[in-house]
Amino acid sequence: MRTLLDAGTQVFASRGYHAARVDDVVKLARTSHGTFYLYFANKEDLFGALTSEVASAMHDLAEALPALESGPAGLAALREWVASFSELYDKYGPVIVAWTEAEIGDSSFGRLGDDLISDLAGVLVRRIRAVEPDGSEPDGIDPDGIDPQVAALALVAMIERLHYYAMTRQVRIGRAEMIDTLACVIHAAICGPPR
Amino acid sequence: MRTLLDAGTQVFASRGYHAARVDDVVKLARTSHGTFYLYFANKEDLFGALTSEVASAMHDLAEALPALESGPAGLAALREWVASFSELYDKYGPVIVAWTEAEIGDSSFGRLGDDLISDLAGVLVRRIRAVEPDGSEPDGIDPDGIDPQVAALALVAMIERLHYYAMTRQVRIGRAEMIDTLACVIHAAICGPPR
Amino acid sequence: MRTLLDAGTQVFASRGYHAARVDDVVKLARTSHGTFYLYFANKEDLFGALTSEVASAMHDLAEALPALESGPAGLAALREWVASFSELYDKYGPVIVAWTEAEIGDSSFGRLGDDLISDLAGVLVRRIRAVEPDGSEPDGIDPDGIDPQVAALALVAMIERLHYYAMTRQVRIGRAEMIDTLACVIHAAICGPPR
Amino acid sequence: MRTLLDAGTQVFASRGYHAARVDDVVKLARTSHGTFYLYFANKEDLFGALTSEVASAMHDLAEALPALESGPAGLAALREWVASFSELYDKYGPVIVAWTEAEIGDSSFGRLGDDLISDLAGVLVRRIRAVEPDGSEPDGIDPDGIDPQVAALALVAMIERLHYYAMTRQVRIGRAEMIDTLACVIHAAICGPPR
DNA sequence: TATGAATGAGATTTCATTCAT
DNA sequence: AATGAATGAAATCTCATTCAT
Repeated sequence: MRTLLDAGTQVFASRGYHAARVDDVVKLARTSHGTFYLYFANKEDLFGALTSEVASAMHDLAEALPALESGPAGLAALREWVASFSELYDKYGPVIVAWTEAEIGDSSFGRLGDDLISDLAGVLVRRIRAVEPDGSEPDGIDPDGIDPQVAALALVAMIERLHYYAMTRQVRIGRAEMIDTLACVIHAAICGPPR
Repeated sequence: MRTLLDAGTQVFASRGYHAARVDDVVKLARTSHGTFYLYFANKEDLFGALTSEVASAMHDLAEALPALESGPAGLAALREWVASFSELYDKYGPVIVAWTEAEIGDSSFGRLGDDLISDLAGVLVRRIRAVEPDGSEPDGIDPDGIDPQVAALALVAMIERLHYYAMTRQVRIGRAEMIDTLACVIHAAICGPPR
Repeated sequence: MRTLLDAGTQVFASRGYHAARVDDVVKLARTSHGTFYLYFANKEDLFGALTSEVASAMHDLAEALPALESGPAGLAALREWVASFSELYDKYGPVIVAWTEAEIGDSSFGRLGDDLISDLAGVLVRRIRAVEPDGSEPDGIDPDGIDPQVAALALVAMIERLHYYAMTRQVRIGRAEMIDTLACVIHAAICGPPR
Repeated sequence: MRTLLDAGTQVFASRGYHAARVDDVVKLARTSHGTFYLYFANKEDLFGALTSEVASAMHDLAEALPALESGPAGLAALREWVASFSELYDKYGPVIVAWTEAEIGDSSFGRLGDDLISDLAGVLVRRIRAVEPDGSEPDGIDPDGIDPQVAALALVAMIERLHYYAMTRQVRIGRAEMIDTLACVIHAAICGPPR
C-alpha cells in the first residue's frame, strides 16, 4: 500500500500521469497487478490518494501565510513563508507536476487543482486587503482598476510556476535566489518598494 | 492539411496531447486516417507542426518586448505588449496548454517548451539590465541577492500561468484586469513604483 | 461482420454465453480483436445482435399460430405450425439455448427472453379463448379454476423445453415424434380428445 | 460449511454459476477465502455439493409419482404430486436454475442435469405404460405414432419449465393455478379428458 | 491523392486459488 | 481450523498505424 503510493509517486514523476502505466507502478513496487487492484480501483484512484495528501498539506500552508507588513520585518516574514512553500514543493513537487498535467483534458482532476490555487489566492486576497484596512493610499498595487483577486492569482501563478520551472527545466535556478526573488517581487507588489 | 492542423488544435486543446486520438482529429477534420498519415508521419508530427508555429510566433513577440522605462509612458508601453501577449494566447493558448502536458515525461517536447520560456526570459533579462546600465541604484528589484535571470523567469512564469488560469479555470478573470495587473506588477518589480 | 455473427453463433452454442470469450469468436472468424471491437462494443453487443434476429423471427412465427379447431383438420393445422417452430429452432436453436443461459443472473437479457415467451403465450391465449367464444362448455381445458393464461404458458413451456432437451441432451428424440407429440398434447389440452 | 452451502445457493441463484464469484459466497457467509477452500476443492465442488443434494431429493420425488388413474381420484393424486414438486422447487429452484445455466457448454454438469430429467421421465413412462397394460385403446395420448418416451419428456419439460417461468419471470403465476393446470393437462394427456 | 477496414501490440482489469501466519 | 493479503494467468478493451483499393 505504502509501497504502491511511493512507486506511484516515482512513476508519475518520471513519466507523467497520462503516460504512466499501472504496470510500471507494479513493477517498481515489486508486486503484482492483483495487489494493485486490491488497494486501488485504478490508476486515477491511486493518483487521487496522492493528490489529496498534497492538497491538505497545501491548504495548511496557505493558512500559515503571514500578515503582509511593509518594511524589512514584513519582507523577512514573507521570505520565511516562501521558503516553507519551497520545502513543500521539494517533497510534493513530482506529484504537483503530474497533477498539472493530469488535469489537462480531465475535469475530474481540474477540480482539485482549482481548489488548491483558489485556496491560496483566497488567503492572499485577505492579506492584501488587510494592508489597507482604512482605504488609505497603498504604496504597492496601484488602486486604479486593479482587482486584488486578480493580483493574488497572478502572484500565486508566479510562485507555483517558477517552482515548476526550477524543478523541470534544465535551467538551473538557485534555491536561495528563487526564494529571495519571489519574496521581493510579492512584497514590492503589495506593500510598495523598500524605502 | 490546414483542416487537420485546425482539428488537431481543437482536439489537443480539449483532451490534451496524450488522450487525444488520431481518430478524433480525423473525424473532426472530416477526412480519413489514410489522409492523416499522408501529411503527417504520426501524432507527434502533427503536434510538432502545431507547436513550432506557436514557438515562432512567441519568439517574434519576445523580440517585440519594449524597452522598460519608468513612469507612465513605460507602463503604457508594457501594457501594450502584455495585451499582444494576451492576443497571442487567445489564438495559441490551447496548443500551449497541451504542450505543457505533452512535455512532461517526454524529453522530445521538453526541449521546445524550454526554448519558448527561455527565449522570453532571455529578452526580459536584457531589458532589465538596460534599465540600470550604469549600475546605478534601481528603484525596483532589490539589488541585494537578486538575480535578474531569476526575476525574469519569475515574471514570465506569472504571465504564462495567469493566462493559463484564465483560460482553463472557471474563475472568471476579466481580460482588462489581467493585462493591467500584469503590467503593473512587472513594471513595479523592475522600474519601481509609480511616484 | 457477418463472419463475426456466424462465429459468435457457433461459439455461444458450444461454450454458452458466459464461458464464451471474445478471443474464441475472433479466432474462429479468423480476424483480430481490433476488428471485433470495430463492429461490436463488447460480447453482450454481439449477442444482442444475434438475439434480436431470433426475437423477430419468433414474433412472426407466433403471429402465424392458426386458429385452434377441434377434429383432425385442427390437429393437422397445429401440427403444421409446430413443425415450423421446429424448423426455426433448428436454425436458431443454438442462440436460443445460449439466450436461456445468458438471461440467468443478467436482467438485460431476461427482458428479451420474457418478451419472446409472453409473445407466444399471448397469442395462444387469444386462440384458446376463440375456441369457446360463447362461453359454452369446452371439451379440453377444464373450466373450473384453470386460467387460460397459465395453460398457455404451460404449453409454451413444453414446446420450448422439449426442443431444448432434443437439442442439448444425448437422449435422442425423433423429429416427427416430437412434433406429433406436441401437437397432440396441445390439441388435446385445448380442444379435447379426438372423438 | 452449512453457512457456505446456503451462501452458495443464494449467490448462484442471483448471479448464475459462471458470474458467481467465490468472493461473493465468502462475503455472504461472513467467512474467509481460506475457510472456503478448507471445505471445498473449488467453486465447482461447492456447486456439485449443492446439485447432488437437489438430485437426490428429485430422485425420491420421482419415485413417489403415483399410478395414473382415470377419473377424479387419479387427478387428485396427480395434483398432490405436482404440489410436492412445487414445494421442492420452492426450496431448490434457485439451484436448479443455476444448474441449467452451468451445464450449458460444460459436460461435467450436463451429466447431472440429464440424469434428473431422464429419471423423472423414466418413471413417467412406466406410469404411462401402466395405464394401458393390455394394449387396449387408451383415451388420452393418441396411440398412432406417439412415443410414450417423448410424451413423458414433453410433460416433464412442461412441469420444469413452467416452474422456471413462475420463479424467474415477472409474469405472476398463482401457485394453485399452476398446480391445477399442470395436473389437468398431464392427466388429460395421459388418461383422457374428464367425463 | 484519398479512403477506411483491418490489424495487433500493449494496456487495463478480474478473480480463482494459494500460503504464511 | 481459520484468516485474508497476495498472486498471476487470463480475459477485456484501445488505438496508432498500415495497406489494398
